Amino acid sequence: MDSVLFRRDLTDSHGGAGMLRSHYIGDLKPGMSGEVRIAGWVDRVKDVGRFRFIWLRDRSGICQITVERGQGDVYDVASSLGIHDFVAISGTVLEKPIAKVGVEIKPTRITILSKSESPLPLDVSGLVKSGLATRLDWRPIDLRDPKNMAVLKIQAALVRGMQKYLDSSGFIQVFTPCLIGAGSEGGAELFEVDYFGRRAYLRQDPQLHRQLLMVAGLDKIYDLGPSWRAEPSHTPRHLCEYRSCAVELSFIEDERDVMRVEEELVAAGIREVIEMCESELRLLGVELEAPRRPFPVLEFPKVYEILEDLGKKVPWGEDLDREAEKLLAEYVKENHNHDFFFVNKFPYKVKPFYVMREDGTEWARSTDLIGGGLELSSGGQREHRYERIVQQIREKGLNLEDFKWFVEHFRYGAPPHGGFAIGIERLTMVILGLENIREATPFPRTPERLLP
RNA sequence: GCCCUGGUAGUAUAGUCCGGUUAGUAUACGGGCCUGUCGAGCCCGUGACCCGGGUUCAAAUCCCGGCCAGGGCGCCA
Repeated sequence: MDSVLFRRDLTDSHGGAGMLRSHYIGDLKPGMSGEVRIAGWVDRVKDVGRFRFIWLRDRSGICQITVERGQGDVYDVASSLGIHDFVAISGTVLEKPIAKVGVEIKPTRITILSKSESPLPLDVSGLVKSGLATRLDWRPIDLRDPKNMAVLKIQAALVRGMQKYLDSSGFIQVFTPCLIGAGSEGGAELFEVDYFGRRAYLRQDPQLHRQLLMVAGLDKIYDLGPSWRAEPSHTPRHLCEYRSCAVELSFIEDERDVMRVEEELVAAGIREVIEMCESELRLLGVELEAPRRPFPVLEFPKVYEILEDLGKKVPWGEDLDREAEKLLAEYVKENHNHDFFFVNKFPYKVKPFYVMREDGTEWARSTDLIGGGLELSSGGQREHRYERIVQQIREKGLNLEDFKWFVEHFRYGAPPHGGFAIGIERLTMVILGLENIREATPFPRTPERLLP
């Protein structure tokens, strides 16, 4: 199946009068009767002998327009076309197996609606790949490349699949605030905003507000939205602004209920991509498989032993570093043949105050999802008992006053609950094997880049 | 926040160590040839040393600062 949703949801069947086109280019089939009208960007022009070939592209595909010398005005207009001009064309669809692009159009009229200057400021031939910086400076043109656009189409399907799963499983979509009055953990890495003369911040995670909605009794929710990190990270896997699919659910037995939802969510997103984005995946040369469930789970303190066997010494009670993360991913791939896995029972001392501690131990019911060797989410069971939360805030050396707005609500009956937030761009990056997360978002925000 | 590497035509690069010819190549772009191109091919042409300061007879090249880019670590999604 081709990527129907990307076309038919907008097919111009609703009239046509006044619309520039009667068809998406990708929907053209040999043998279509009568005249079709298409519009798009000139992808390529080539003169050979008495022919002038023009490739026309819209988001659905590419077709070839062939004009012969002697076609009068049409040939003249065709001769003046340049790369990336935006044009509307009327013509008939011919069956020409000789045209590798697919179908061929014999035009009766060509109208130039917008000329493109040339040469373009980045490579569009595909022969001399422009650097990422140049591409991002000229992102709208960069995204005209079907491969680059495919990433965004796939991401849309991924999120849609996840939403379908959540909606059909009784999760309620909510929108929690992006502007907050205080961080979730003290917050050195928050962007500050002037809020009518008061200090406000862009959220780094919708975490605490989701928990308050559990206190409210919404029971199962998700929040799809942006988060910001003011960390000046220069890596291929960090953005200062990213989106997450943040899920929270109550009435759980323990953190394992959370992990079950999370792995189903990821699998559902990937299944949607496989089903709906066959041509986009082919374009990117990605062979995607729905991950087997359940995902493998590694638990602390066993993780230390595994790492030591792999020749990596992580001191007892310490967090995983980047190398450890990658080693564990290799270990899981080798022993479980899986690209995704959970790490559970992180040391309590390296996790924030709101996590639930496993009774009488130094471990927390705190889980990370790792995919493709990269941390995709953090989550687990949260502490829902008022006294414990207060105690843990003290243990972490935080100022209780700063968290009163959150904690006080737990004095009036809170259900056991847990959740997680999956980074959308990171998940996209991992399933497509992208080298840089900036390719997984149309207009990335990094420490130096704020435009376009 | 720390560390490493880089910035040369529209794009992507060679040249930089070891200062000194007309700054080379590919691609894009413009012109020409070619009776079906599809990374077509062939010929001709236009076009560049990030910014500021310093050293020197002389700087793309060496030194300092800035800005930007890519990456590693930290932190995280």
